Amino acid sequence: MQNKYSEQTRLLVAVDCIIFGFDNDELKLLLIKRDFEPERGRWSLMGGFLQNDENTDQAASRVLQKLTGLHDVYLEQVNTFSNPNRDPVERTISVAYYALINILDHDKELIKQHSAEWFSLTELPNLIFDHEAMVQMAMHRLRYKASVEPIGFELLPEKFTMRQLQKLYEAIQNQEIDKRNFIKKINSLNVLVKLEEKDMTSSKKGSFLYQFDKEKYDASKFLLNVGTLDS
Amino acid sequence: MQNKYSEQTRLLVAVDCIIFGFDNDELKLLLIKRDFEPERGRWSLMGGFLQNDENTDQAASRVLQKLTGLHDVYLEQVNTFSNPNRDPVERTISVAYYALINILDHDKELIKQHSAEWFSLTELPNLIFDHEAMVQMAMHRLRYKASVEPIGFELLPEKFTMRQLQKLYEAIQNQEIDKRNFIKKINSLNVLVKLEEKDMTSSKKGSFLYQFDKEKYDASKFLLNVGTLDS
DNA sequence: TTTATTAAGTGTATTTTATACATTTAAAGA
DNA sequence: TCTTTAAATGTATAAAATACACTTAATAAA
Repeated sequence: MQNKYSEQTRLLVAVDCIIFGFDNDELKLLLIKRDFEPERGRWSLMGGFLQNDENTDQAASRVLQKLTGLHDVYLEQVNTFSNPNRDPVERTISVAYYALINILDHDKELIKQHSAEWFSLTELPNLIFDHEAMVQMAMHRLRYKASVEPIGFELLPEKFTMRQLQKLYEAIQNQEIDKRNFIKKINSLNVLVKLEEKDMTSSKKGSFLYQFDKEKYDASKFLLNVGTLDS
Repeated sequence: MQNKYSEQTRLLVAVDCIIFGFDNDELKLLLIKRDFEPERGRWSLMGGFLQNDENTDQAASRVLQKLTGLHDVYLEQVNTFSNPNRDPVERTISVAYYALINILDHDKELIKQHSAEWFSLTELPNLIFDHEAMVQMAMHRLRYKASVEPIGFELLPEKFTMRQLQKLYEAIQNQEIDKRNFIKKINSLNVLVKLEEKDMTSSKKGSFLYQFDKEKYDASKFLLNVGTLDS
């Protein structure tokens, strides 16, 4: 930082949140319909300006809570976007974060207030500014992260079936996985506890529910390199 | 971004560069000794404020060129640091980038002007502000990147020996690699061209020099998962 | 000219991990 | 009791990672 502080331009700094949820075997994004200028009426990521007493992690957390009512959510910084004209009103740089939430947990009332909606990743509307680039990058980071840590569980309810977990990974990696190989791999990670309980909604036979073993889960660092193919 | 623009605080935005070089079988960082306030006389990353007509990628590139004289350098955004008190003079958020340069290429004169020096990663001095956290994060990213793309070549001279390449990877991963397995792996990637020429400085026998095949190199996406152990 | 020294160069066997693939089972509903 | 549906399960093959030690080329010293 070679130049004197006093001569420099000050800028607006914002955060934007790419909010991932998983529902109906699909990855989804929570988007808001802007009821304010600029770009009123168009779809965008939820965002907010950085405040004086917080860092961007905290800002992202606050913004997320404002929309979903949730705290202690998994959040990870993705990238900072800074093209001079990315915001037409005034130069604003934005730090993008992605969040993973259990789609059933959020506060429906708040969502309604913000005219927010869940969109399937495969059917996203056009987004304002550079928000589509943000989503792209978040998706890449999520893919990477899910291959290195058992991050995916953040997106599932507390109890879930093997098939749900598999579908989640399939959605994240955007490829089909053989179910026998998947189960083999997951079991070798030793982060799941099989419950007595069954989920009876998906089939007549019912399928066993699992929880993750919090301690092992937190400790684990793994490479989930689930291959191609088959059902 | 729900709040009106006009009510928001504007902030200083800077970039800081973690500049990696490779020399003498070691990874090194180029640091500057500050001859300006605050923290005059202490070691820090090279940085600079974001200007009106550039994005942070361009700012990092400019800052890097100012210190090294180099352009078209490999640069990658690492993370944005934003704690309210990270800069004691005035709130400044900083976007950290890491750069990979061939340590022989830089402009010695410019380095001298900035009182900059190369430090072995294992013997870094204390750094100002949150610069040590920046270095840590850059190191992690470099490790990851090097395992996924043949990024390491950016740090070597145009012609290099297998052993140099191996030492580079050992420095990045901070672990020893078996040389036979390493060569096997590298050859399977098919990004190198073996030259007739030998480097005679390292041994009596001399060792063959290699170049990378630019096209194959650019095209390749690989997982270099070089194991543990041995000489 | 012989011998010693030094790092370069090379190949194989073993283990681990990833992949491909099909049948049986449990429960409900007809 | 028969049909339907998704759940559950195991093995053989292929690919990748790992462990490991001797020979070679050149120079320098005796």
